[in-house]
Amino acid sequence: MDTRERLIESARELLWERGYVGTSPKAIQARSGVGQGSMYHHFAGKSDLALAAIDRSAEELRARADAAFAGPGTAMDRITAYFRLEREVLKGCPIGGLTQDPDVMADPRLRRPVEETFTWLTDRLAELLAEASNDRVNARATATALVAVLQGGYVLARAAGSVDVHTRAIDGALGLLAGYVASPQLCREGHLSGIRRP
Amino acid sequence: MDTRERLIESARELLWERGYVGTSPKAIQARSGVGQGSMYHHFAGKSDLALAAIDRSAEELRARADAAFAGPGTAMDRITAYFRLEREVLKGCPIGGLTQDPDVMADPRLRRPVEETFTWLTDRLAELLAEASNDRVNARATATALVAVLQGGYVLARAAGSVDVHTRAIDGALGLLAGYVASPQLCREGHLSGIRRP
DNA sequence: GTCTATACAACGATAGAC
DNA sequence: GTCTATCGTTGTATAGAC
Repeated sequence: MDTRERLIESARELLWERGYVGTSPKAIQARSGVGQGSMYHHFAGKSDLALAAIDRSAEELRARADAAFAGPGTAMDRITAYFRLEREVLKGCPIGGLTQDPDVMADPRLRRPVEETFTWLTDRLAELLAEASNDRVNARATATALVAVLQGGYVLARAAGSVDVHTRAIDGALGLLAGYVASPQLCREGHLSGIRRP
Repeated sequence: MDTRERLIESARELLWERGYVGTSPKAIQARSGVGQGSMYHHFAGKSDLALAAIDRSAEELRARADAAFAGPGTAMDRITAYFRLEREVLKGCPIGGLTQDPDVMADPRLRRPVEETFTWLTDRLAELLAEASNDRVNARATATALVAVLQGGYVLARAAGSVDVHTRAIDGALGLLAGYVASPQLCREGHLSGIRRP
């Protein structure tokens, strides 16, 4: 692996483990075994290297999701397959975690891949949901809720220090989803009556 | 407001905005208008002050949730009321956001209030769900999924730079939930058949 | 209790030799 | 391309006077 590559991979690991604010150029150099001078030769600075790292992590996430979405079976099978993918739950989501980083959110270049990843993922899931439930109307909101369960699952699992919580969140979501797919109408009526109530 | 109080409140704001790693004692002093010496007189150091701040934020979150849970109407009404509470979505969850902070997760004293808050919230919600659906079996997983939607909603909203995404996630979740409450059996059967499939 | 002074490492980057 | 030296700033305190 060449120097540039090692820097990107080390930066990815550190961004995942400690976030952007918590990661220093020095730490990246130490982990990659690349010297100060080399790093600044290949990248203009911390944020430049971080961008390369974030871009790659985003690409990886998309590729994994795409593989699950393109798998065999019904739309619901493929949604389920995506949710059941193995994840390093206690490390958190390498992309979602960045939303908590003030310096990432403040820099449009760093934030963009994060934003695009979730837009893409939600849209893709909404298509599959529309197919699974024959209900175009609620697909977008339902897809958003599902992606949120995944992201929130990381938060709860890290808080609890236990992978199980993430699993449980997904189980709960898939349970709700099964009812929805069996009868989207029921959810819709129930929801509307709930909205009217207050 | 006395000195100690101002320090805690400033620390709370900064922890919320920039996280623990991103917040320096100096920044807390600047925001609170309290001098270096005073701060170290009232608190042993950064983590000690942060603990006081986190404890208070956790208590506040609980109090708000409790107020919604103790409101009028059916169990489902009270769950809905909790989900419809006003939130500073783009700032993220003052407690959930801390799970992304490596130095908070690494320190048991700082992590504890975060863990306890989510355990408490999930349990409370599970009780209400059991009441609303007459289904004790899935209440825990469903409650976990719901709390995850809330937390993940913050993540997605911050990524998108838009409050709407959080609202949409909640709408999606409440829609799914309405179907579940109307027919818990349907969700359960559907879910089990989904689990069997792969 | 609060202030100022001091300390010493780490941060993020630049300079210039090789 | 990589190395070492250097730089000015901030982080996280401690010391001691008032």
